[in-house]
Amino acid sequence: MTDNPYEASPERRAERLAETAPTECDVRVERLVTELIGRVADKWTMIILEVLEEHKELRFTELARKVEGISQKMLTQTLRHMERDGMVTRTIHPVIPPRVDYRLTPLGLSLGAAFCGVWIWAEKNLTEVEAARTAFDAR
Amino acid sequence: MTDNPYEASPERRAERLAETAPTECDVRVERLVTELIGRVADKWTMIILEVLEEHKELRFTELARKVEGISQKMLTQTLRHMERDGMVTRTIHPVIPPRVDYRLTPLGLSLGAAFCGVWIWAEKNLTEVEAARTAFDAR
DNA sequence: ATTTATACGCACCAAAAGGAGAGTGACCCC
DNA sequence: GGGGTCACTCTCCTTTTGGTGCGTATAAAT
Repeated sequence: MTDNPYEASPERRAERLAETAPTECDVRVERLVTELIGRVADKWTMIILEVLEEHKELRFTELARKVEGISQKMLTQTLRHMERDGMVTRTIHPVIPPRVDYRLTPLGLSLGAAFCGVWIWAEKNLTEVEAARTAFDAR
Repeated sequence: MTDNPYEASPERRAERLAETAPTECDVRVERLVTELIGRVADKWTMIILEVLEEHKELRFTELARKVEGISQKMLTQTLRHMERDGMVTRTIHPVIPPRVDYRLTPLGLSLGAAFCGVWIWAEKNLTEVEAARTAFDAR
């Protein structure tokens, strides 16, 4: 149970690898991981990931419709970031009017899988969180 | 493989439950889940979760030191949100100078576990993401 | 008497995120 | 020749986020 990776913090995991106190290198890696998570774990990225998981390939306006609530600007921006990070491929068809298709890379798919735990958690614990909130607010 | 919950989107999961097209209720739940994730999946929450997983119980300044980079304001704010959502308990010892202990609830622990997949993903795919970035920037 | 320590709350300000809407280029349809 | 389509980009504006520093209560230590 102590060896279940799902119950270990990154420090713990790093320690198991190094079997020493955290070195300078560990700290650097951890900082990078934290930064990566900060970039990757935003609302729109998660939702776009989900939508693209469901429909293998979508063009810009299709995505805009499916994501619901996202502005054009945010959609473009998020897709660019995802492309830069290697999560999606962007294929431009040189036709008129323009046509651009987005689809997940294997890396993007794997991130979607990693986030799935969080979605499931949210679904499962939604009512508990709401109960905690009303209890908290009742004071 | 198709039945692996880690590879299904929330729509898919909802569909399996309902066996129909998404109803009004499904949409409402999904919206709530999305909102919950938006609140819960921010940088500081994730990091505080990790730190509190490692050290069972910490007081305010201990947390401030361990989290590194967080401002007092953000620490207070994030902890309050986490408390409201039922992730942490806040026990005030009426002594002087004041002493307040924070520890994770079972709910908080379970969220930590849910996020662990993302941490592991980030650790594992860090170099691939960096490679994708430099490749992208090289144009 | 002054300093120190703790866990904040509050007020002010700077920076960043994000929305709305207009513009663009190239072609097809009427 | 005017309008429509698509995938944007650009500009302006508002909202949100987050940092800094000050204030506070209280007792022990110096």
